[in-house]
Amino acid sequence: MSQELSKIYEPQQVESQAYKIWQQSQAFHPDPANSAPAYTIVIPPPNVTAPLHLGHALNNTLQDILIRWRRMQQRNTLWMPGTDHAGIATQTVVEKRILAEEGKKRTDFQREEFVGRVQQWKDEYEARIIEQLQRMGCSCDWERTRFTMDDVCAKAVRATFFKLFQDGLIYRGKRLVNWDPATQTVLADDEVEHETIDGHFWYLQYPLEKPVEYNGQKIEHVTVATTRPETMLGDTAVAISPRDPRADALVGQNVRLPIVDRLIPIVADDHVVLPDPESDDEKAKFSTGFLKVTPAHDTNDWAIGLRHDLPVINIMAPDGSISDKHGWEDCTTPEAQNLVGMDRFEAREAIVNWFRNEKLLEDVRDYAHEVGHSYRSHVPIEPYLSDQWYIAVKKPIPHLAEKFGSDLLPDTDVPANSLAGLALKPLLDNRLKFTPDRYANNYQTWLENLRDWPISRQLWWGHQIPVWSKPGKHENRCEYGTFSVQGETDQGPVTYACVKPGFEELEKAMIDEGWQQDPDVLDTWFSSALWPFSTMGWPEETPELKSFYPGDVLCTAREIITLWVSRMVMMGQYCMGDIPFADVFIHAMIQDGQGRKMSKSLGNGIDPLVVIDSHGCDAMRFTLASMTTQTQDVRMPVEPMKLPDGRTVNTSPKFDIGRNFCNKLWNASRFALANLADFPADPPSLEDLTLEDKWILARLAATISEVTQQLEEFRFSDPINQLYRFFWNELCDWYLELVKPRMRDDARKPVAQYVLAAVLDASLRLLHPFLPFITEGIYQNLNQLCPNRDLPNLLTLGTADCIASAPWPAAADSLVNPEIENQMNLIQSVIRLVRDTRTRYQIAPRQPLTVSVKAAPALCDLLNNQAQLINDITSLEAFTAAPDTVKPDDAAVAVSDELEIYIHGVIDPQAERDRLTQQKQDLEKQLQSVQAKLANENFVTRAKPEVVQVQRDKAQQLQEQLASVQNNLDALS
RNA sequence: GGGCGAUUAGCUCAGUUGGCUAGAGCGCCUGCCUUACAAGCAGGAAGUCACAGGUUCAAGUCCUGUAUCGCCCA
Repeated sequence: MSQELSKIYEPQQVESQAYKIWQQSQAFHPDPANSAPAYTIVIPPPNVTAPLHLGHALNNTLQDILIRWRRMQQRNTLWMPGTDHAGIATQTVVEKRILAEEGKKRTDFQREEFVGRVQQWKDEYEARIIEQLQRMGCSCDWERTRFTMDDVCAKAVRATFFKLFQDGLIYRGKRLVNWDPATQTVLADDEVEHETIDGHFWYLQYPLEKPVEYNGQKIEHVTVATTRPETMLGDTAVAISPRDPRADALVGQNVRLPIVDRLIPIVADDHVVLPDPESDDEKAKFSTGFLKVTPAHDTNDWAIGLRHDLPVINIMAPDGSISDKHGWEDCTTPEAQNLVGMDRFEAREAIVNWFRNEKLLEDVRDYAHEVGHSYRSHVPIEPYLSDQWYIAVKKPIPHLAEKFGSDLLPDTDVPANSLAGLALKPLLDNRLKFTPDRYANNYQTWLENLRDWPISRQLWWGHQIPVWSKPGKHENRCEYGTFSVQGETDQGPVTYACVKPGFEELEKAMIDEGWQQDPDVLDTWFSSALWPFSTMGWPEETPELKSFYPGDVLCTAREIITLWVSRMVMMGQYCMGDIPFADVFIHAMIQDGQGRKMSKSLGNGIDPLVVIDSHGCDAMRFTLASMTTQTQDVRMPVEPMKLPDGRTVNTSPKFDIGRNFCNKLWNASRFALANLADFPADPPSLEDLTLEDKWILARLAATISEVTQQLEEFRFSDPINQLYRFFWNELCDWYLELVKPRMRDDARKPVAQYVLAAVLDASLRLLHPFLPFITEGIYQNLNQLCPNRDLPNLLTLGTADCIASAPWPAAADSLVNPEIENQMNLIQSVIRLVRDTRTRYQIAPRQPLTVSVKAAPALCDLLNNQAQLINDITSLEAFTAAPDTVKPDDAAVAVSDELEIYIHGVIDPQAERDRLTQQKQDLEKQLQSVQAKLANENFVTRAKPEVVQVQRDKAQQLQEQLASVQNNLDALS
């Protein structure tokens, strides 16, 4: 580290040098054999889709704070880094790029070739992300970096899949899935985003096969209301509520479906809402009493179809266009044929027009409703009938009953030994804790209402499903590493065989025998769920697993609770027999100044690297940590900034706060180091510490215990703000100023040097988890100048080559000293009163003044003892304190609650009168409010005695102060 | 529709079991280049704690309701 310290803090140089020191020290690479208690965090692996944004900067800063703090506490600390392949997201961005740059579609490539292209993208972004994390100061164990699709993680995926398959928890099911027609894949429930859409209800008339009589009137048609008219092509019934008075006349009749000419029955079903135009219930308000039933294209209709054994007619191709090739066999009319090939929204329009032209469109009403959209492609989700692999989440797992129990968890249908139960139980048992704890509700509710998890995705980028199938019934070959089940397809019986990892030869042989591997890949969350142990080499019994699993904390954002946290707990329990972490810390989401999400489309995002380049990494971390309170959103005003290269980018004035603090830290340290040049090798006698020495040590001791306690509670804003106040407002504003005269006095210098060095060192250590770079830079200098900074019998810090592995300051409660703090407060108030008077009368800061004080004898002793200190810092030529001081005629007076202070030679009677009159009014107002309280019988008898006493003391003090002010006023007139 | 959060100074936010004359940073005003720091120093002004009820000796804090904004889940 450079000995030459610049006048302003220049982060670039310090940052790169500090990171080199850390990498050389191997401080981030724990040895599993180390006997110290372990502390483990696994990184929420960033997607390789895109570079990191400010949310990542926040997330990783908080993890690094925890990690660095625990490392300094000498825990055997592992922060496991890595990235996530993010199946659908990454495939989509790569497809888009190839289309834009080469005009080619995915299907223009062979699968392997395309995957190779995605792999290139991944390599590029993985490298960028890791570099970004390092620039953010993250102290991850880079030698253990993993990727969710690397060989180690892939093996864990295969092993887990096999285990689930063998336990009968994976099955093939035909279901309505959330289908994304744009990316042509199925999505899990939580990958669907609900948005409010201003749509319509179209009222379509379906003619009855035979008119019926009802209440003397002839009914010739029924009217159904729908928001998705195109699905009518797949209608297989019309439902009516059994409580509808028309039901008796209509149930059992047939309707002739327009366009298609299909005869479909009218059935009675409780799902149908009775019409009521006056109702507040939207459904009743818009209902006609008749519901078109399309089992293949609506989840509610699917259920109705099951109840009434209705045919299921799929009228769409996977791309969302109308098709007669996917299960629609009666597409025979010219009108219907016309629609084939149209996109679903085109078809919607065409069908509405058709009904309008045929005078069968009864009405169109505006209707705002929630529509599910793909979280990835953002197109509306289509409920779509398809074959998928599922994981049974509520099915009991017999061989886990002994360990986890088999009862239903209280008030749920979740068995303790089902996957959902494995995840839920630790929360109920208080072994898994959320901070803030309100998020536990999300987790609990989600697990209680969990449906089976569809895990297959129609993608090329991901872990290909390790199931091979062959038509017909075939033997199980467990002993060779497969486990198979019999299935049934439209083409007849089939055998599905899952192959264990490590049996590549067998896989080849099976392919030769005509087995085919399932072309689909696993949901990305499947591999993410294994992350806390796949990264450590499971299913091998590695030393890492032994030392570092279970981990300690997961630090993430709230939208991840259901997607990821729950599944990690589930799989941790299932594979490892224990939860992957005991604490889940959920941090806020960063919004812009107007409370909007930061997003690419709004252009309101802030690039962390821009902040690091312009303000320094520590400045960014300071600001992010100080914003991290218990709230769920934080706002960061966004402002444009012009870069030297001419580009305009986003930044935020909030980062100035961090930059300013770093600059202050830098300059205070520069001052300290300049004064430590001749640091004595042996500590001087510390018998005669001065008032300010004892005071700053007392404040340091309080800061150590508060900051440590707050970190234990996952508080980030509190400790950094506490440190800010300690360092700036106490150490810099007071201690450094008070110690300056001693630094010029050889006799008094060594003690001051030792105290200063020790306090600075301890401050750097407390700040290090938040501001790793600058503290390392200063610490290196400190180490060179004064290798041993312990204060014998007072403060033992210990030594280390770099601050990253230096011991965290131990509690120093013996230094806490309220008496000293009171004395210091008194000195400070005298100094402030003098300064205040100077400003008020516009006396130059350096003009020497004479000051006298009238106060109680004990206070006078203290003040006279510290007269030199007061003189030095307020440029006085004379200072005296005595109980019987008399105010000189030409003096300005200031009255505090403990003393009167006279600043000689300042004459402005009118200003004095005005000020004292104002003070008198303030005091009277306060006194009134206190006296009102004391006059209240109820307050005196019912409030706690100590609270009453405080008010009594206050009244007394106010009265005395008021009298002083009055006396001085009287003397003026 | 269910759940959660926010509403405190011009702006961004603290305010932990009720005891407050409601704090901080930025911004604003005044004076200072005081040999660590002008990204600084010393002072200062600025708030009906969203609204309406209630509990209590005492409410920014607890309860009920309303409004606005936002998030998560279906």
